[in-house]
Amino acid sequence: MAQTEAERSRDKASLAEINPCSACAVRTLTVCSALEPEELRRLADITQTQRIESGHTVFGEGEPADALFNVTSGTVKLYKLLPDGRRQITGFLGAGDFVGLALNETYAYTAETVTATALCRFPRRKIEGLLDEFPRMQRRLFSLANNELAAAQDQMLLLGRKTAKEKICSFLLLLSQRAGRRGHSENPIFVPMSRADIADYLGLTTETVSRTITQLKTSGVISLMEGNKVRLCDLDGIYDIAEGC
Amino acid sequence: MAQTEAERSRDKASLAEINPCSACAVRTLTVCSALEPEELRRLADITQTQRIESGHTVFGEGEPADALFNVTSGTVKLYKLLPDGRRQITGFLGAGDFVGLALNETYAYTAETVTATALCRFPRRKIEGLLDEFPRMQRRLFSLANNELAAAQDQMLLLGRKTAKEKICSFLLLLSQRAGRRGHSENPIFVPMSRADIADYLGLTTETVSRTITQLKTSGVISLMEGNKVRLCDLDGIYDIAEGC
DNA sequence: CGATATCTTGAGGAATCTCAATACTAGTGG
DNA sequence: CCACTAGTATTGAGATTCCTCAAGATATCG
Repeated sequence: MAQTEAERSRDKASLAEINPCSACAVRTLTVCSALEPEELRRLADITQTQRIESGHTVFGEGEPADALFNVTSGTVKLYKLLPDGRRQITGFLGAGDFVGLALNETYAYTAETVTATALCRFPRRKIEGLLDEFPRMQRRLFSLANNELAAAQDQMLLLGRKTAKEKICSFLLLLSQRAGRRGHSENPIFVPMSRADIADYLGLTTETVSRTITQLKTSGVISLMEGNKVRLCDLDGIYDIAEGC
Repeated sequence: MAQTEAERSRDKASLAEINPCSACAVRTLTVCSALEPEELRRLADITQTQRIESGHTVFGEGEPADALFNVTSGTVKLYKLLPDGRRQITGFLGAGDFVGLALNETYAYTAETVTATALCRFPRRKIEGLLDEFPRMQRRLFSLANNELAAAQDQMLLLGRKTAKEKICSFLLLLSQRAGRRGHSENPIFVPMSRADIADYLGLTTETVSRTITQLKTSGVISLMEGNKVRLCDLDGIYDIAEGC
């Protein structure tokens, strides 16, 4: 029995060694879903895995774009800076998300870890070769790019036209929906990012984020819990606020 | 002589009839560049051309996404609305631009003409078939989606972190660069959109757009000309303002 | 040339920002 | 285990940008 388990464990480990991608926990979420075993094997051949502590840079804006990444755990933020230091976070990425779309010669933004993060790293040249070889992969990546684009358009509406309260509620709903998609808790949601990060994502200041959260807390639609968790007490109310109803 | 010209004209017309795409003036700008004659012919087979007057809707947010479009002349705006009517324009498209990226079941935004516009219409099912058949086309479309994504990220930085003056200057530079790419005048630039459209693109009000333009005019960095043209008198100055220097 | 829409300008107000002080939290070392 | 520190979050007061409302000027179109 103990032996069986040890064997099973060894088999899994050796399988992972031969093809870590086939044992990947987030495969269904990402570009790697819908790949055939052969494609997956080829992808595994070019994949390097990487662990990064929180608060570290994965790559910087303007650096040569040598690689793409897939987040397998943790949270990463992407941001652009103005010369005087004003910052706009263009997205938070979690397990299954792809980093490096907008494949250009240089990275158009900085990627920095919000929590400890595990990544798969794909050298760019090699993955471009695979894309030519496997249209299915390209198709999948194109589809991801389209989703990103739709999300970016939603974010433009938020940044250009929503009030602080609407922005915060939209943000909480986004986190909730994404947690659901990953099989995590949708309702007490885990919010790993700082007020400053939230502010730079929503086009606000930390003070306004803090005040608005206090206001939502006071009016009873959310409550703050231990460990950076937020309970969405009145989901319908939050939804109405987010949409400006 | 007159005969020769008539002949030439007739030949061109008949060529266009056989394969309008190969005679297309904006082909080099768009997804249709880098296609082989065979691919171009197949694309032409599924293409319908369409002319729309200014101020008309090409498609509406939420409608089934039956087709993609390529703008061949004129300007189109894409926008999303909040329930109370607040509007965010997510992009202005011109000759060579592709409409309908973010290929989902329904359109995520409304597309409306700003000026009289000519479009190529590609039924969605048919173009999806072509994409499977011709990886080159898919590659090209993927690359366009990536450019859009990079532009969307720039726009998020603008909406979230730039002042009204910086927004207007960024917008003028964007128009200038795009005009240049299309072989139009980069310096007295043609600005076909209304103040309200500019406002909804930049996350401002018409009044603020108007005031800011007046201010730029008064300080001598731009001047307004006949026919909705704007001269960028101090290009370096405009660039510095746009980047917040 | 009149009607209508668009643009500009003004005055006052509101949302959000800035600056500043205080409270909280988590990690560190005694 | 507690005190200390550094970072982060909250709260307050005042300033500022931009918005709202309103009126007048200009442009557009039949």
